[in-house]
Amino acid sequence: MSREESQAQTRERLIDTAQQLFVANGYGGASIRDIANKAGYSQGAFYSNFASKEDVLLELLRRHMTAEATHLSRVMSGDGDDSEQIFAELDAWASTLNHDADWCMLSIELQLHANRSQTFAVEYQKVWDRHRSDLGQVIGQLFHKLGRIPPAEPAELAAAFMALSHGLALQRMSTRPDPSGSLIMAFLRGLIANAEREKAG
Amino acid sequence: MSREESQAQTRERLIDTAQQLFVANGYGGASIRDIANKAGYSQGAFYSNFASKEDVLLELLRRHMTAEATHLSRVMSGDGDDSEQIFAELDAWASTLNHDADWCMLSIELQLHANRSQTFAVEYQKVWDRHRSDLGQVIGQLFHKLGRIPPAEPAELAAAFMALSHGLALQRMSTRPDPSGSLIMAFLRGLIANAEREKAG
Amino acid sequence: MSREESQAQTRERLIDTAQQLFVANGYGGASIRDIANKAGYSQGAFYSNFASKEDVLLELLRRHMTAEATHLSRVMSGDGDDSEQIFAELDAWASTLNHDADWCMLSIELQLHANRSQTFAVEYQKVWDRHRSDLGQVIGQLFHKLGRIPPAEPAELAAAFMALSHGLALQRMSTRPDPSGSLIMAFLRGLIANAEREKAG
Amino acid sequence: MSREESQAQTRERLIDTAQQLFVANGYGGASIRDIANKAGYSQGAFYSNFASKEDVLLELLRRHMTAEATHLSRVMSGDGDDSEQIFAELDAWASTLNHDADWCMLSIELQLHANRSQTFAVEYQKVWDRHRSDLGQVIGQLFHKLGRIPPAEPAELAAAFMALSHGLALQRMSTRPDPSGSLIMAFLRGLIANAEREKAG
DNA sequence: CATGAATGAGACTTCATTCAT
DNA sequence: TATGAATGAAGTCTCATTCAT
Repeated sequence: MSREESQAQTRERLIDTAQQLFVANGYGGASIRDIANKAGYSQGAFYSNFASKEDVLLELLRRHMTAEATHLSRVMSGDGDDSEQIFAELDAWASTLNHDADWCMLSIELQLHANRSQTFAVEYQKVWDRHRSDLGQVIGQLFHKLGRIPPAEPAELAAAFMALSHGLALQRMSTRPDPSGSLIMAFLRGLIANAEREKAG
Repeated sequence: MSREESQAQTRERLIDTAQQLFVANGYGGASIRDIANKAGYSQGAFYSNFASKEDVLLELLRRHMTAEATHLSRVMSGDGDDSEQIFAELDAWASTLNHDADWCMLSIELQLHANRSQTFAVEYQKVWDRHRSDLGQVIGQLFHKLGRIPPAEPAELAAAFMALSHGLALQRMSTRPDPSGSLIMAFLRGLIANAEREKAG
Repeated sequence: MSREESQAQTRERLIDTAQQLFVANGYGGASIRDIANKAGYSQGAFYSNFASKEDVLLELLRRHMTAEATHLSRVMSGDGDDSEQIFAELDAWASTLNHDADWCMLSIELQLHANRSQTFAVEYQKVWDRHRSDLGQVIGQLFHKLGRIPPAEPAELAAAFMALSHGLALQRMSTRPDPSGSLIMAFLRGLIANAEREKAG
Repeated sequence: MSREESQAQTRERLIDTAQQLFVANGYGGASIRDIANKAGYSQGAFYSNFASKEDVLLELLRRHMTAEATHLSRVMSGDGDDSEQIFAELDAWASTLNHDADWCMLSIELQLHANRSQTFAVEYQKVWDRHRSDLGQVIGQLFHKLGRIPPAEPAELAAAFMALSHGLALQRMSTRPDPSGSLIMAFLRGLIANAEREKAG
């Protein structure tokens, strides 16, 4: 294995392990010693790859961002105007949320840490605003395709859906898995059913 | 002040301060020294009143439970069958959620700690199940009064609303306050509007 | 032993040990782990008594100050005008310097740390200025009693004598002990012999 | 640039940077990473040029030695017997001391490290003894030219002047620059004025 | 009941040094 | 020669908890 590949592997393993432990024990509860050891390296190796503990969290934030952007662009790519087709796509999306409790827990850790670290908050806010407005656009399009007026700012609805998804992830850790995906869809369908119709123009 | 009153006061102040710091810094981020000092006592005083750090959290859990039960019983006490009156009561409830970000954050800390401590999880589960089923009952009643069939188990809907409320609280810490109460109501109204009607019996 | 005495003893032992290790290994080279262990306590005990590593150094600075003030007041108390008596007192003083290489090395560590820590420098400057002017006064009086005019500001001469004493201490650590006390007196006598006479008034 | 020149340049830059950082932060406070980075190289480059951290210090010691020898030989080269001419040369020498606080601080670091490292002490002792005796010779000659008997072993007087110069450098770091050169001369003049005359032979 | 000094474990981080490239 | 990732030891400091007073 070339040197660069080897380095990349080290970094990758540390990031993966960090994510696992942040999810399992929280940001504060995961120690660098544990991360490094579980990944099979020394603590020094960690600091060769990251400036600080917060720095890995930032890296995870970046990946989170990228992954969600990919997710969303896939959802937004559907061109059909048929309402059933749209709902089918959303169903697919919601059910992935269901399988991604880890991402959700990570999201919660990111949010909690942003509440406590000034330096981190700055980076976090960028990602958050971006994602909120992206998801808001999807929701806006959805309502429009179905000829309905959203009952609130699309971005706010987006935030609410993320909140719902995070809150459910929090519950899922401690209790039996529940059908968060289908719950989210139920909320969404209800929202739409209750929405005023656009004026035919 | 009698000796008993004095003791009770000590305990009370420690609990209050603990809550503040758990909310602000998280369970792991709040140290017993800080809690005791901020409350105006020594660390020893803390251990005269609580067996361990987790023990205060348990006390907070009990209060949380009591407070929410009170909350709910007030909501459930409305006897009117008029749908607008029911929604008015729910509105009142939802808007208190809005003003209670601290309770929500505490709830999140409780949930997080339950995910990590076996001993705590046991106690937590009791409270959680109780509250979930109570709130489920309210929701079930609500649908029934309005002649609708809930789109999922009432208890699951209850969990979803709590999830939503917690997720929104998490967001509220770091970003500008948003109208969580009204968002929750929008979801609820949508759910109802979309629900199948009960068969007239 | 009463509790207070016990605490005072702990503190005292930590301070003494810290001084020994600062002198032997330098401020940077003496670890808190070593200080605590050598004194027979845990690291935590150190932090129960001092806010930080720098804090012990400050305590040592305070003691240094007190010790030197005592020293000087003893030298200044001599009222005799007889030049031989005065020189005898100075001889006594200079020879104590000779036996106090530890204090001198500590003084050097204090000076070095003041060069590197902003917070420490502030405290150090106070002590330094005070001592410099006190010793300057002694030197001024000496010249006056002998009817001579000092060849430079007395405070500057004082600083020079301290510099000489510190520099000699630095040498003494690595090489065989040499008669610093007598050297200092040789310099002083020379300075006086070469000084212009005061105008007879 | 040829390869050899390039290597020499690397080495030179590392040595210069090491000196700067040793003076500024002390031997213990200067890290190899910082030295290498500030010089524009990697840590590996450092270890391609020096066997260890102590090794650079040894190299600095060698340069120190050479520089001081040059210095002294210049002072000793004056053949004049005229006392004013001799003092003029000494004045020139003393005033360079004044401008060379960096060399003095380095000298202090060398001395401190010699106190702590057995291996380094051996090398240091050689340099020190050599320099001490060289400067002693200058001082002996000076007294002789002026027809005076030194009040102590010339080598000891030499050590005392170095001590004075180092002690003053230590002070100069933290306080305002003071006229060390002129102070040193004042001491020297005093010493001479007070010295017994040689018997006319 | 309340105090707070002391403990022992463990947190994050830095460092001199090694070694495959 | 020069690189810099990786090591392992050691650094300062914090914490939940205990216990003599």
